[in-house]
Amino acid sequence: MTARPPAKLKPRKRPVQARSQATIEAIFEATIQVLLHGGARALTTNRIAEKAGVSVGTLYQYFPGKEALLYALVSRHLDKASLAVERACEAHSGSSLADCADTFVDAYIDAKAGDVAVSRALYHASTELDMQDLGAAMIARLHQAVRGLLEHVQGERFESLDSIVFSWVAVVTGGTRVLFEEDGTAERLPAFRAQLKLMSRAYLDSIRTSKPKASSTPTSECEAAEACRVSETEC
Amino acid sequence: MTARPPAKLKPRKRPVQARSQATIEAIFEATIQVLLHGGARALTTNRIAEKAGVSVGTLYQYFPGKEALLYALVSRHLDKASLAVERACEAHSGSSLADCADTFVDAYIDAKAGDVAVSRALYHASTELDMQDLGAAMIARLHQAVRGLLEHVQGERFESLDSIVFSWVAVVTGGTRVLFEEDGTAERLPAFRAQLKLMSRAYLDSIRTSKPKASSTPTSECEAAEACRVSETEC
Amino acid sequence: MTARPPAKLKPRKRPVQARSQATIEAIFEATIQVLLHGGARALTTNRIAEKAGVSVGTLYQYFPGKEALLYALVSRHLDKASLAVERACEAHSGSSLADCADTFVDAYIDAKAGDVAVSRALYHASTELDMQDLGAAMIARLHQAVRGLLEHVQGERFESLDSIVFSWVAVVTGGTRVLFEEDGTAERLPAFRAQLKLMSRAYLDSIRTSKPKASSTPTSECEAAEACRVSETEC
Amino acid sequence: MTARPPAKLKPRKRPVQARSQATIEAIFEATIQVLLHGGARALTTNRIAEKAGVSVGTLYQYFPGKEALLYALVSRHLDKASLAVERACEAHSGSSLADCADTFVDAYIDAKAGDVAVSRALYHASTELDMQDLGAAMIARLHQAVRGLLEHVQGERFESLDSIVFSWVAVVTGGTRVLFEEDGTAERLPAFRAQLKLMSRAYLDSIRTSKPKASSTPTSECEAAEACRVSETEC
DNA sequence: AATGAATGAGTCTTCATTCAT
DNA sequence: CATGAATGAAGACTCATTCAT
Repeated sequence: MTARPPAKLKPRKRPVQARSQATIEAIFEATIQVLLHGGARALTTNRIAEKAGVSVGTLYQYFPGKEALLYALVSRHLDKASLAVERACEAHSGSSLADCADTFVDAYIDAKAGDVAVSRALYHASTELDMQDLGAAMIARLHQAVRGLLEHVQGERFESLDSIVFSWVAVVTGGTRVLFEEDGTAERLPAFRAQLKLMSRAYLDSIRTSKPKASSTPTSECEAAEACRVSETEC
Repeated sequence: MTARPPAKLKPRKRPVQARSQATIEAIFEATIQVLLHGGARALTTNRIAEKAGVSVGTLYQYFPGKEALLYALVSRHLDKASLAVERACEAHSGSSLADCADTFVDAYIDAKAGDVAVSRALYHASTELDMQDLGAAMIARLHQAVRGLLEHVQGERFESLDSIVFSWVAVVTGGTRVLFEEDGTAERLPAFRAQLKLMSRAYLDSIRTSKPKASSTPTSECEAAEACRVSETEC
Repeated sequence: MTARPPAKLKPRKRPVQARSQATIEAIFEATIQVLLHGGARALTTNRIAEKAGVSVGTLYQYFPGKEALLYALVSRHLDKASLAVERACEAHSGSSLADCADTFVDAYIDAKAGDVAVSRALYHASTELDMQDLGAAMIARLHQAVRGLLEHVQGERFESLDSIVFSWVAVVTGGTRVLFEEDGTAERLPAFRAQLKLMSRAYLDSIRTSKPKASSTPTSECEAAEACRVSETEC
Repeated sequence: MTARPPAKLKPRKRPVQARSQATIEAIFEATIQVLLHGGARALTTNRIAEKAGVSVGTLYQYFPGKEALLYALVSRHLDKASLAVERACEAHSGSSLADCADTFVDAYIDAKAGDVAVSRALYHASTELDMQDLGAAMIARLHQAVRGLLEHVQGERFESLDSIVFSWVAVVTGGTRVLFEEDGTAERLPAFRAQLKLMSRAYLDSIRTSKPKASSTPTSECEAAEACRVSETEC
């Protein structure tokens, strides 16, 4: 379920011909390059066209405006990432809880880690625009995928799945974003990934309704259980 | 440890007189209002001045430029939030693990929840600028505070505290940001807060080195333990 | 040897097409008109563009800024004048001393007299800017040309040619400038020209190392006397 | 005969009190300092006031505007220089032709050389303003003084004195200005001064109506030769 | 008299967008 | 279809000048 381009952001032409497709690709690539090199401030249509080796006029032949171009670009990126996560989630449907936790964490980080710089650049650029719907659409797809994942965890059930899904996705995506904005992203990435898995496992484990092994221990008055109550109260 | 304004972002005048102080406050307030109403695109110095009821010239008497104004504003906000978290962490030094987890989560969310709209607006506005040092400074303060908190958790010790602190802070701040960017922040906030606490407790509990009660159970080969090994391998 | 535009003063576009060339010419002409009409105070980019019949944007497409425009304009003018003087000096290489004196004086005054008003206007305008290198470059060219002239005066030699060249050039250019700044330039020009020739002849004659004829002829038919007649004729 | 301040350029207050006089002096000095330090671009009333240690308001208490301030300052400078030249010319009334030539050259250069930087700065600053009358007034005074000088040269008479005076003054003042605008003014000054004297002597000698000694003496100890020696000594 | 905060018209400059060629 | 010259509204910032305190 991809977001529908709101009115003025719809691309102008269908790239039927191969040449057109190549032009569009060049424009996309140029946009990223300019963004990477000079930041959002330097992102002008003229510069993009120049970098792409076409004239401004050509750019406007394919996109009704700068925003539409950015919209399409961001859309493509988010789409790719969303798809990757969806695939991974589907592939691991029915796995163990720990495996599911790892699956989402890995899939999301991998999807984003491919081009940290580009992600960050696009994020900054999109800030100026009105593309919250795009972000929302991606979040929605992630929710859907994660919900599917958790619904089929081997032998587990979760209550108030909505909150769980929302929070987990928020934490994974938000945490990753913080990591990517930080200096030294590359060095920190492995440790962060590991901790995020630990956290996800511990979290999901602590909130599962059925507790096969834990039930054998009388120490069920663990921190997690207490926390559960808190949660129920507050929700 | 606040970040030092880098050269061109230093305020111009010391507001010695009461009138000046009021003017500056009006400018700050107007900036927020404009940001809230029209977004980053509409944030022009002329509009700010008009909303503040002063002339542009006055604005430029106190700030060398638009960026400096935003810098000061963001700085103030982050400062306030950082301080709140620091205070809370110090106040709960020596508490139980669960209490510590809750402390940070509550402190951070409360610090931000006070003015969600403002936070979001400022965040978007600051994107255009070069204020990564400000964000970094705040992150550093949070790290410091959280590290202090975890070092004095009653009867617990953590290894590789660096990664833990970084990851936890990233997850809490990033997750909160995602929540605040979403539509329907208000409705989701209570559930998210609860889940975040659960997650934090479960996470910290699962990675603590000493496990007083858990040691009594032979079922210590829990998920968390396994996760620990994973963490050690991957780091 | 023209001065190289220092970084920010380099023109932006090469006027490849005829239309562009015409536009640039219009901008130059408009600049001069505005300068002539309103002085340096009235010289704003908007006014120039308006007078040129183009939009400001167009102006900025060819010049990176107001200073660059002025730089190019002044450069062009000085270039033309320098070239005229150089040509004249070369054409009279090997002439008599009196002829050489007249040559430089005439060449310089003629080069400047063509558009007194423009020269004055440009001079005033350039004052605000950092174009000392342009002036220096022209002076250097004049020095070179005059030195060549004096080195090949028929049957004469000069010592400490450096000081002589510098002083003579300074006096001719400076004196002419004073004349052009004065009210009633036109009426005064012929007399000034004659006196400047007299002065130059007398000066060069008095400092030549070899004095072939002066010693042999007791008659007063010296250069000065001849020059006097010239002066009387021209006045 | 000093130029009368045209309307809006008249100083506002009579500096009757000593304190006022000191304030004005401070403002003048500050103006020069700012001009020297930052050029005409940096010359703002606020900066002047700050440098002078007074408030802008005070500045406007003594001068009706920025132009008036500059006008007064330039006026003072030109006045001083004019006076110096007038005194020197009067003192040498009745001297020999060579002495008269030297007198004016030395007097003018000395008057300007005292503060080359200030002269240059003031000249640049005055360009923006409408102070041609000031310059004209000074020129007029110089003309008057030089005319008096030449009218009483021992045993000489000049015809068409107007043109002679105008040209000689133009050449001396203009040449000196060129020298002062050049880099390396200081090093070039002595040689230039000597050459300017040589030129002036040769010029005046060549145009004198009566030539008493030149015909009677076959020796080459003409004025020019003497001047040559001077030049060699001074260089 | 002195102060200095406030003013606001006026500058330079940018950049998304159009359209004649 | 492509081009790129032209557009002009809009924004950041300056600075001479005023006036309430």
